[in-house]
Amino acid sequence: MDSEAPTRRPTIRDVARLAGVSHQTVSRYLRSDASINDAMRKSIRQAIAQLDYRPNLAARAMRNRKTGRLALLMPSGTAVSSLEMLAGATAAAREAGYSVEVVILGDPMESRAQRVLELADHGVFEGILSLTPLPSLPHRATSGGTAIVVSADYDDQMRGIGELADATTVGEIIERLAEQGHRRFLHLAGDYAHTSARARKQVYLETVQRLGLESHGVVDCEWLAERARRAITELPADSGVTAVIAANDLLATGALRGALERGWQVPRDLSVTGWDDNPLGAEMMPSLTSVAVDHERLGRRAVRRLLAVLSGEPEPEEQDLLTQVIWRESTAPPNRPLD
Amino acid sequence: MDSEAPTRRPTIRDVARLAGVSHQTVSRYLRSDASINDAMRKSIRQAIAQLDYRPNLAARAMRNRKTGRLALLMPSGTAVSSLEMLAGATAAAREAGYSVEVVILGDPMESRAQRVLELADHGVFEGILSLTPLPSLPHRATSGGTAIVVSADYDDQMRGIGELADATTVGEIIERLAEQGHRRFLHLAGDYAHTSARARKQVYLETVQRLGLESHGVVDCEWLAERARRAITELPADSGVTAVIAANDLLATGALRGALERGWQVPRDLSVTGWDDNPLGAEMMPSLTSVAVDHERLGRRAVRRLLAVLSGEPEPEEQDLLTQVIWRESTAPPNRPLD
DNA sequence: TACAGAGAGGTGATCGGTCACTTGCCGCGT
DNA sequence: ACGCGGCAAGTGACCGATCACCTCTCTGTA
Repeated sequence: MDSEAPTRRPTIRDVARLAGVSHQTVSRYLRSDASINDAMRKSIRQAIAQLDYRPNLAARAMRNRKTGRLALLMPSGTAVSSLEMLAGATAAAREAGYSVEVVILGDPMESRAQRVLELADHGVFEGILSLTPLPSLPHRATSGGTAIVVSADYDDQMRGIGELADATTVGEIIERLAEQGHRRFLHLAGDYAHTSARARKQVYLETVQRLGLESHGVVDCEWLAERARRAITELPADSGVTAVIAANDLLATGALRGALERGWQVPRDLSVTGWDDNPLGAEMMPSLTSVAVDHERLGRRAVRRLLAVLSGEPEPEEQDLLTQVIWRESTAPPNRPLD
Repeated sequence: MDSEAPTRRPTIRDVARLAGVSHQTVSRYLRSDASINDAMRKSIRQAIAQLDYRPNLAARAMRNRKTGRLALLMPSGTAVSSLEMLAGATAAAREAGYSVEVVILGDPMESRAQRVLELADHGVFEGILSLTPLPSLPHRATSGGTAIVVSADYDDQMRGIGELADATTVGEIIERLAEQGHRRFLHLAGDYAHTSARARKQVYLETVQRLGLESHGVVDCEWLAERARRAITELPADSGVTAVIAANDLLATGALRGALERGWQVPRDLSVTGWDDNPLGAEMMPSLTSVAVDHERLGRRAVRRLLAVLSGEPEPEEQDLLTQVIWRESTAPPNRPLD
């Protein structure tokens, strides 16, 4: 034989010998093939326990041409909620018997699609789930036998937009504020390269129109707090705006700062809403009304979509809302006379 | 090129046949064995390109008994900086030819070690890197041939403490504030279950003593902003505290709120510092002095340690500081008379 | 001329499972 | 008695790489 140092793990044949059966029978046992005698089943089980046998997944993968591995592509920037999505995704994959490998994609957009096709051709992964947009790649594709699902529901900041579904929450916010008496709004938009920014802007405009309200306008802030601050400080004194819908908490915070600089009190003189439910927002003065997103379930959902594609089933249509408005101090009925 | 359905991928032997050599020569070529004639090398290269051949990693893994896979264990909670660490870790692993699989560990501490040993016995992973503490598991271990490195430098909130090294930044903060004239401090501590909370408290106490300053005390806030707020509102009027060192940005925000409720202005009446450099902190009013940690490099470093263990080398001793204080509006020389 | 030694390349075994096919046994209908 | 079908279990090939070992050729030296 060979040197004893690395104690070779027992194989299916070792188990078979000990149990007094053929290796094939052990294989059948492992794959829980029904046609095995109970007595045999028992002795195999004992042999396995005695040898502390564990199947060699590499060998199995080779023969089966199945790796049980999924690749999960994530954007490189800091996205607060990514870990939650990751947790949801790995949990869902795990439950389905897959393991998840994380690949962080760098910034140059062009090289991304390239890298993805490499990964696909690589052949190691049965499926690839991208949580970040991939230009020039369809929503759902297959390359060299590997399924690729681009979950365009999420952009680089991990803000979900599920077919615009969750951006509808913007509508919910505006409706509530309108009920409280707000009539004239301002939207601080994010970077339009992000689907979520576009979606929120769109729903903002639609809702204002649908409810017969007024919009002072939309300011392109590109996720920059400074822009949001200036948008407020440069607001004409007679603009009549009483509520600001910011595309995320950072812009909302900038807006708060702008208001304070003008001597306005929030929410008395201006209501402000954010998005993301940043933990700090809950403690700020005033605390920030925001939108909490259930990223864990978004992650699960994305994996389920990929698994559906893998098994050839139609993609599940789950559209329950995973967002929730958290009302806090930064919003209230308008007190400033509408003059 | 290929069009029919399951087009079996070309193997090393297909390449060999096309190039007119033996399969072994191709294998040598793939492993860049030196002893190959240039002419052959060229025809093999051509054959590979023509067939679009790609080595089957499962087969290679089986023969080599090497999987090239590492497991990365992460805590389940939301940790803002985790994705950066993950990015650093995957990048470092990738550069060394490994792929990284993410495993999210649930909360029950007891079951964690259990799960880890399962993963190790599983045999799929060559190494396991835990970014979360594992009770009853040594800092560095080996089980069934798989190396396990517990990077206890990071706790469940992903706050680095590298042998307390980065907590020394607390000392840096206090020194600077002392230079500005602060004499009496207060520390708002996090949950002591977290190494980082303990480390920051310890360095706080040491530094105050070392510099001959005064501490009004340490308040156990357990990462709860409400506790931090109350710590400030309940501060005796004559406490003489002019600077608050909070263990993270959330506690710092709570402290700010407490100060405002008392009618104190920050930083005129009280200086406050945080930790984590939450993006919102930079935009708050006042903006928050905080500590930025280079999580990306922390991730790389952790993987390097694991790889060192795998290859039997001594662990590298890298101790350059990966933290940096970001001074903002919430800190300034004390203006309140010390009376 | 003979022979050793190095370098290039080939042959077959092997890793640890699963698949395809075969064998042995039993029961049942004719 | 015979044949057939169904079920449990065994035999050997196979997945696609790499390793160990062998062969052949060329060169240099005694």
